[in-house]
Amino acid sequence: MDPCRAEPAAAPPCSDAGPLSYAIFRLARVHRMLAGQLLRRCGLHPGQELLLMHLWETGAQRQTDLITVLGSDSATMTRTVQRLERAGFVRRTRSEQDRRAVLVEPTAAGLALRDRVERMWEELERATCGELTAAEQAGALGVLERLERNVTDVACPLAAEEQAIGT
Amino acid sequence: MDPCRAEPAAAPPCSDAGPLSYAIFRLARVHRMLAGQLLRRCGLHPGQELLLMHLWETGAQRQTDLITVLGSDSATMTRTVQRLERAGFVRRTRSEQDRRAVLVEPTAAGLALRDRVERMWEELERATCGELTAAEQAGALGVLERLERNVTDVACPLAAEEQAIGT
DNA sequence: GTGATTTACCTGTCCGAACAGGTAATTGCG
DNA sequence: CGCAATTACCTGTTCGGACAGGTAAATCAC
Repeated sequence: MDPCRAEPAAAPPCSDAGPLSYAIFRLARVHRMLAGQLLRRCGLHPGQELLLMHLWETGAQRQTDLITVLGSDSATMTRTVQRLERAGFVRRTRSEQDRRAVLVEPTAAGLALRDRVERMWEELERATCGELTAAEQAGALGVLERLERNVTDVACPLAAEEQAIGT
Repeated sequence: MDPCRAEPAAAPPCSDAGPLSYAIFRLARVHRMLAGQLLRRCGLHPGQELLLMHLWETGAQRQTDLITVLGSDSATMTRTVQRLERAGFVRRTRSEQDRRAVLVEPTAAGLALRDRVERMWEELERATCGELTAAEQAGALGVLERLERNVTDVACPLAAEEQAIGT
């Protein structure tokens, strides 16, 4: 991948068919790539830092709660936590109250990452904002949230409908 | 995954550390999910439709050119094309001029998808725009492109620097 | 023309994301 | 109490995306 190259000479047809959709796709790709570059220096992969940031704030959490807060998938959560455990950043213990549940908790090594990750997250945000004024940043945030609401309003009834079929 | 649920009661810490970055992440996720739902009806996965749309416009292409236009990765392109070939939507032939190169070309089944995919892409764009006026859509597009430029301006020097180290 | 380099593609590996399906532990209803 | 349903988690598989490394073909330099 190399979005650093200038725009392709011939813009792909999707830029005509759905300019906003295509712009979202492009922005997300390059943003994720930058996040990945910055996170690599901490030995993390994109996504893992969100989990750790939440654990730093709240302490031990059940996987189910992590899934809810991070809007993740149960299978993804299982494996992400397993990898962070293997990397030594997280510890898992069986809950005593509910022996189905697993409590996830940062280790000393995980806590030690906090400063670096937070600085990195700030750097990512600084890059994203660029030269935007505070007012422009607020406006951009409003646009992103508006678009998210638009898409969500369509995606969720659609998802519910699909699930109803499977029932 | 279920971003259809209301916002988690406690917003994750990243929404404070980097509101724009977090908003981009969320928007991209739900947008990609909607695209995936719509594409499934065509028997495609997100990403494959971009490749097909380009082939419909231009006809046979070398993989290298597809990588450039779509901003993809050579390994990803190899496997995406292989899957589309296995699905019967694409045909691969060795170039005569340059026997290293592979020409990718839509089959009849691939061409037959065109209408459905284009309608679906329109639906995706309609959902994304929601009730936005034309002027608001143009404004949103400007914001997305501005953010992309901001991120790109930081990500690319950084990528170049990393590559220089490897040299 | 021969050898080094570049180009085009393939494979292996790892990661996040999503879906399907399975197993224990818990809960709730009769 | 006992059985069904739910919940919490795990595993398998497939996909896109990224990185490292490898092979064959073409190109360039001498």
